[in-house]
Amino acid sequence: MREKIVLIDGHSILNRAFYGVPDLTNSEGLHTNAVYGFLNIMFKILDEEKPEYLTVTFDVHAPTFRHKMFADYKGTRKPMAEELRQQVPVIKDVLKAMNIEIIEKEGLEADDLLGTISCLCEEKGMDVSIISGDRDTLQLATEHVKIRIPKTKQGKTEVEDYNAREVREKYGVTPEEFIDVKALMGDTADNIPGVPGIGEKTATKIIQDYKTIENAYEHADELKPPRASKNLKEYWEQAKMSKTLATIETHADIEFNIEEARMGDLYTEEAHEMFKRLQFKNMLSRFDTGISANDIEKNFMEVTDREQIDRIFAEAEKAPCVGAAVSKDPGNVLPLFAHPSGFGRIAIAYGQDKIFTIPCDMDTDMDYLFGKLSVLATKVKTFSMCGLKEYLPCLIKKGDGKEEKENGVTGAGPDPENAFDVIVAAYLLNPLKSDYDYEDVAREYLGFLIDEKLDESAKACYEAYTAFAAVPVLEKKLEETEMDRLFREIEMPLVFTLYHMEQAGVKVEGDALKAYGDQLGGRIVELEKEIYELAGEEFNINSPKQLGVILFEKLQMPHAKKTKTGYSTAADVLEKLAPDHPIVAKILEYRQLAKLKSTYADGLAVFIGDDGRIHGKFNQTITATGRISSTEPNLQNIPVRMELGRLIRKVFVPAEGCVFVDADYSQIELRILAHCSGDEQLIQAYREARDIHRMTASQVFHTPFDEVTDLQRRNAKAVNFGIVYGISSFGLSQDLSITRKEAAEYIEHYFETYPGIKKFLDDSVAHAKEKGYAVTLYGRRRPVPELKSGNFMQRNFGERVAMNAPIQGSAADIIKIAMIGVDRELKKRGLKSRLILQVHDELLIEAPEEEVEEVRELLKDQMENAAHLSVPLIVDMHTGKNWYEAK
DNA sequence: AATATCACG
DNA sequence: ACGTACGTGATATTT
Repeated sequence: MREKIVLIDGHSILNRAFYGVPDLTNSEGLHTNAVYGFLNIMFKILDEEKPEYLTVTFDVHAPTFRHKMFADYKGTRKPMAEELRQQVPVIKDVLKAMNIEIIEKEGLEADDLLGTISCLCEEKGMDVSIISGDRDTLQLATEHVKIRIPKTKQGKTEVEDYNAREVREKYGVTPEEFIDVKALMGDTADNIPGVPGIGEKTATKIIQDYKTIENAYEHADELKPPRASKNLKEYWEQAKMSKTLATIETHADIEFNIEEARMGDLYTEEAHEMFKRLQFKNMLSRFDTGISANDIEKNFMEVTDREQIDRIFAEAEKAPCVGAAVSKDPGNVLPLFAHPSGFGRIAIAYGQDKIFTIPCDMDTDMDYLFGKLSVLATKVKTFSMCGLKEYLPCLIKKGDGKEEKENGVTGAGPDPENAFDVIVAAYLLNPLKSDYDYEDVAREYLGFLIDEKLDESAKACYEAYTAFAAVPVLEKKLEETEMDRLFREIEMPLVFTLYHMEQAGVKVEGDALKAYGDQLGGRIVELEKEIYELAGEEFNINSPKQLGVILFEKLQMPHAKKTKTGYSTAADVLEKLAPDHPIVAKILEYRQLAKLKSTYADGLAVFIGDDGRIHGKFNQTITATGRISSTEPNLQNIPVRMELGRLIRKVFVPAEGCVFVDADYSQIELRILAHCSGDEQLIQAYREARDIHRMTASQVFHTPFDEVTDLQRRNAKAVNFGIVYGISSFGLSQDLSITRKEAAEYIEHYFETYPGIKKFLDDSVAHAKEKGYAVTLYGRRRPVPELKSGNFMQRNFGERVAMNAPIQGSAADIIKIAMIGVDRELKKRGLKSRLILQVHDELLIEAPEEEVEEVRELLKDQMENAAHLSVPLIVDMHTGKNWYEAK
């Protein structure tokens, strides 16, 4: 039995696939149609031929591609479509992941590689199959070399096969003669001129009669038609050249080791990952993962019978791990009887073939189902959901059965000990994604794709199954990445703390807020009038475009900066222009007031609930660094720096009989920097409770400590901030309005003063470069792919990120620990005080007056002892009857 | 949906 | 020579 090798003409097949397969894109926006089509063709061939060897060849020329099959009539090379170009490295990566040999050699066409390898293999006594979309390769056909040209017909790929015999049958010439035919007829796509006046028919006839162009030339006078005879003589040199061009090299100087091409296991773990990422759903079944979508789906079961439901829950209670899902599906009840939460269906999964969904019904309503679920959640070792916090209101018993309104839930519900949120876990493993859903978790960690068009019943089952099945996978990944403790001890408990905070909300005086807004509105109208007056016309001040025209064209003011779309009218630009024209100051004031009114006065008002409180959301899976984010509304950017804006904090008030206790960390990021860098001077300074900015100024500007001016201190403070952000001379110069040179000098002096800091920042970048991620004190990772970028700017950004992420991220870790501690301690001591806001380095508690002293102590203790660094953590604390006073 | 601006740490 | 500070979210305008 002869051994067999399959040779694939990489670019040719990729090109054919690109035009033959409709545009496909994966969820990352990557075009995948050519890669998909290529692999389809490849798998089809491999399944058919089952070869011992496989090799794919590529041309090296990157920016252009010869459209032989889709020739444009100029015979020139046109640039490869961008969507196709993107996919070239992707297919190469996929092939590499499948351990398939790729051959490319500078200066050699893929045809020549194919010809040479084909020739070598045939000499070794092997059968060769060349897969190409290009008919030029037909000249390589022999008894043992088969040319296979895939055709896409109505979505199906069919392959035309040519051994030497088929070439003769179809073209009437032997494969070798095919070269001579081409030399005469030419090929515009390939820049082969041929002989004018000789087309396919004539060329074939001539070569059939005379076998070679040389022989035909010797008998040129006999040729018919006369045009051919004349032109062959006249263009003989061109014909000879065409033959050279048309001849595929079969003895090129390349290294080819047949063993490298031997087929191994194509379906590697690495390839599996890539196929999942590319979302080639039907190809995933080629990988032996033990599960496929169909296997799972056939186990889905919708249950409505109450006794059966009870039996399922009884069985689930004994399972070590339960995945659950809750869906907005209205279930089987009339909207009138819908549950207040809007949920209408649950699903649970506790085994490969234990996947159930239950729609709510008259008999088994949501109260009943949530009751069962909350009891179940208290009993199992692991209770897993996708986005647990959202469902806790329906799973945790609310109130203590006395004064507060109940939510009908009977069980205690999940707790930080047994709860598992696969979304939070997925976030830790890759915090860079913009959103996380269970479909992504299923695809990335379980290896199956979920059809978007499924009904609610199946979707709920999938979500519950994903919550169930992803637990061991994610646990293993968290251990491998040393984030298992971060997950169990910080992030999961935090889910509950954030839930408590959202439930608590913050009281906002609606009337006072309205009054504040009206006051702003009055002044805004005044300013509008004055601005129109000064501008000499009315325009939309909120439109940077219109404003730019007024300022920089009509009023001829110098435009300092530009944005992508026009002039910049940002505040820092306008501030520099303020002395030039009275309109500028008015515009700045207008902007400030308009912002306050729209975003804060009017914006916050719509979030005040029936209970007079705003229940904003605290998001745990948004930021790249580990911080929490706040939305609907954002309560982490309430004005404080300017007095007028700060006044808005007066409408944030504690409940009747309560006061606010507010605590914020003093310079937590710089303290973390001192700790992480081990810089002796900085550590010493913090231990002695020195004024850090003043000390920095004294040392950087070589001024005695007591003689440091306010300006020097301000500048030093900016330098300290810059260090935390991953300093650059440009950024610092912008911030301080100084030259880059001066900024560079500040930085240089700073690093001379604190060599430990310099070393730490350098080490942080080096670590991130080597490992691909930055890491915090508690093991949180932030990937920094930008460091690998070929783009200078991107890489620069990556370096700043690598310096900033460990610091900002560690600060986030520490305050999270403090929050959990505060929440736990308040509950443990049975206090009524509640943690209600977090603003990155600040916590706000609403405390009954009689608890204030205890709460102050508790809060300070939990925050200052959240971490034990080589420098003390200090908090500043205030109390007051509103947020303005308490800050 | 993208851009510009500005509020916070 | 490049063109920037790190991390967010909401609003209004424009495409």
